[in-house]
Amino acid sequence: MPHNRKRKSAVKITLQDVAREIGVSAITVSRALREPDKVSDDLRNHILGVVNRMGYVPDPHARALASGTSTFIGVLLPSLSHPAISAVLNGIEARIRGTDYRIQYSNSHYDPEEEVRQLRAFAAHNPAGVILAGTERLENLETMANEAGCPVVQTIDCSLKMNGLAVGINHRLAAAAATRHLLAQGYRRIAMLGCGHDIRVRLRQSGYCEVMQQAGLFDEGLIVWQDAPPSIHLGSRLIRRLIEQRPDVDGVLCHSDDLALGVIFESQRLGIRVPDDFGICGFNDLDYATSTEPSLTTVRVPRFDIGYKAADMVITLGQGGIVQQRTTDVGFELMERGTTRRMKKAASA
Amino acid sequence: MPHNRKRKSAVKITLQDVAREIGVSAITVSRALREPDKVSDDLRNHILGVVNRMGYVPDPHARALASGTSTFIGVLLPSLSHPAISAVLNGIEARIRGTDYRIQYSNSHYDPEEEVRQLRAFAAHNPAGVILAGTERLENLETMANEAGCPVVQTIDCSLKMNGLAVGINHRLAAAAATRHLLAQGYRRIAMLGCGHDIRVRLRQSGYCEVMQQAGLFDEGLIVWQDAPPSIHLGSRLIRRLIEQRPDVDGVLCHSDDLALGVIFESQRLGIRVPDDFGICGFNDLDYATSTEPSLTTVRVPRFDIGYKAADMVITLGQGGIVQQRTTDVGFELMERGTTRRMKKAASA
DNA sequence: CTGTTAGCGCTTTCAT
DNA sequence: ATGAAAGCGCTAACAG
Repeated sequence: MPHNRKRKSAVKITLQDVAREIGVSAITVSRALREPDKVSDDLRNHILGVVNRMGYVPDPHARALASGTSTFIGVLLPSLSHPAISAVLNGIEARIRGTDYRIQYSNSHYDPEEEVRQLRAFAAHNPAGVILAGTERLENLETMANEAGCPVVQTIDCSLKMNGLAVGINHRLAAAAATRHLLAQGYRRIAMLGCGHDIRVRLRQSGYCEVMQQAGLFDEGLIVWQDAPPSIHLGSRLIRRLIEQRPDVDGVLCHSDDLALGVIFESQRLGIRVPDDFGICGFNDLDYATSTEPSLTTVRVPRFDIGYKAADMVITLGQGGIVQQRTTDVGFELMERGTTRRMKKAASA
Repeated sequence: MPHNRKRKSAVKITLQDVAREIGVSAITVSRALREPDKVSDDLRNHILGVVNRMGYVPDPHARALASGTSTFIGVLLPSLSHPAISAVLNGIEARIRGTDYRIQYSNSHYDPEEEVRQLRAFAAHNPAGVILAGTERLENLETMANEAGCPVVQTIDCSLKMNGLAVGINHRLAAAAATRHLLAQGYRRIAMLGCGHDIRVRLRQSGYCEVMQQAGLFDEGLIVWQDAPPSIHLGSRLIRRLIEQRPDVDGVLCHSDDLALGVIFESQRLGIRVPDDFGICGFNDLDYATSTEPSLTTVRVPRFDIGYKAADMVITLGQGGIVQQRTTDVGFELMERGTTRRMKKAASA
């Protein structure tokens, strides 16, 4: 006699119920669902029909407990407030749609301690895999990743020699390309605006420094960094400060489009002509980059693809597949737009 | 003799292991962890120490299976690409920090079918609760919510008479307040820009219509709507189209700040003076609203609080607590800024 | 306050 | 190709 257990309102239909209804054993139904080949065609079709009719849904917890694996994918982000980061989640989500995988989401708020704690929490859930979209302390994570007992994919930078799986771009090269573009457009006193602790900032800065040094134009004073999340407001503040200290600055590479947009607004307020007297390059190619006035030159990073491919790795490995490339470079693209489209370039230095 | 099962690399420590180590029964350790009062102080402290030392982490799946409840909170969002929505997630996440609850995240992409499917998937996981941040078809959801066997909190609108839990604002009143503000600033031919299927659009539109009708200024042609996600670009496009059709339009209430920002940029391009000749009001009070040029008048919606309180309801109910207010109005605030700060107001109609 | 027993729903292993 | 038995790790229910 079925009786409501716990606080479940709807009566729960179990594998047993379905099996009894059909007159087979539970394991056969289970197999029909998971290993179709191992059940004869007729029986399988019959079973699938009854499963549907009865509205049976497997209990993921029982499954996880019995099999030692689950269909959870842990996703650890450093923030959600940033569109560039949520785009990765969108990609993950796109890959997962239509499968039984589910996203278990967690936010480290750029806190290394929290990152490790969350990764540990994930591990306790026997996840199918974990995707990391940002991290402060790679060393610890590598150790933990090895102990996690499941694939761990980092999506920070594809050049990072982590002993694991990675999908991303090479941020150093991307920043270098952006800096070269600014130089090619005739800007000389090019600043770099950065923020946050993310490894990416460091990598991009090194790309910028490299190119500026090669050009003989490096000036440490042109590097502005603040420990804060990226925001439009921060961009305005940082550029104002910089212009006070280095009035001759004539271009800027920003760590993110948000900062760049802040710079655009501040330029409007200060009456600085963009791109004629001042060049601006962002990073990420967010939605609004084509809509700003002038439109924003920036580095397109295929965030969505990154998420998609990271999830794909997890799923492939989970199904016993083999991932040929443990490290995938999805590439970046420099989007040359209005904020650096200067007609009369300065005479070459 | 412990042997590695499945693909777990680290040997899993179980309740049994801890119990054996101490010389008590498993249930006592379990109780020390969950119901501290039921275990003597000395024993409990000892147990907790050993638990820590051995690095024992309870298996959530086993827990869920045995108890019929879990510490998962299902969060169903219609999108992630929108900052206003991710802010709700941030709030949820803030409430959850430090607890054992985990977020199981899902995205409906504004698709009603998908919403129902996802809600069903959640239900199979015995979640502690489900939080809905947007929905297209309330009717279905209500039924499902009742069958979910766990608290379901909607965060769409606090005035909605759903037979359940709700946290939010009254969107009709908010839009009405914004429209009244535009009128008070002397704008007369005020348009409404909307997009998407979200119930909120309809509610806000009705607030706008109400006020415009009362003022005797209603004109259906001033309502522009498009079935698309909100974006800056869309704002630009819609306002351009509207100005072609109704050149005398002198103000606009936008369904979101994104649209409003697009209007700002388009005004710059068209040489329209804001706020002198044209007033703009957004919705949500996103980060950048204070940074735009001019700064953006908008309706602040405490998204973070909404998420926080929704999660709080779930947790309270999950712990056997009682939620006195099944419906919570967190209130809105009209942020009067530059885009409607007109010095010389038109003579009153 | 502590222990015993049973079982959550499913999958594994080993038979047939 | 199908089934029986056992058990995943934990908690509920009932003792004592």
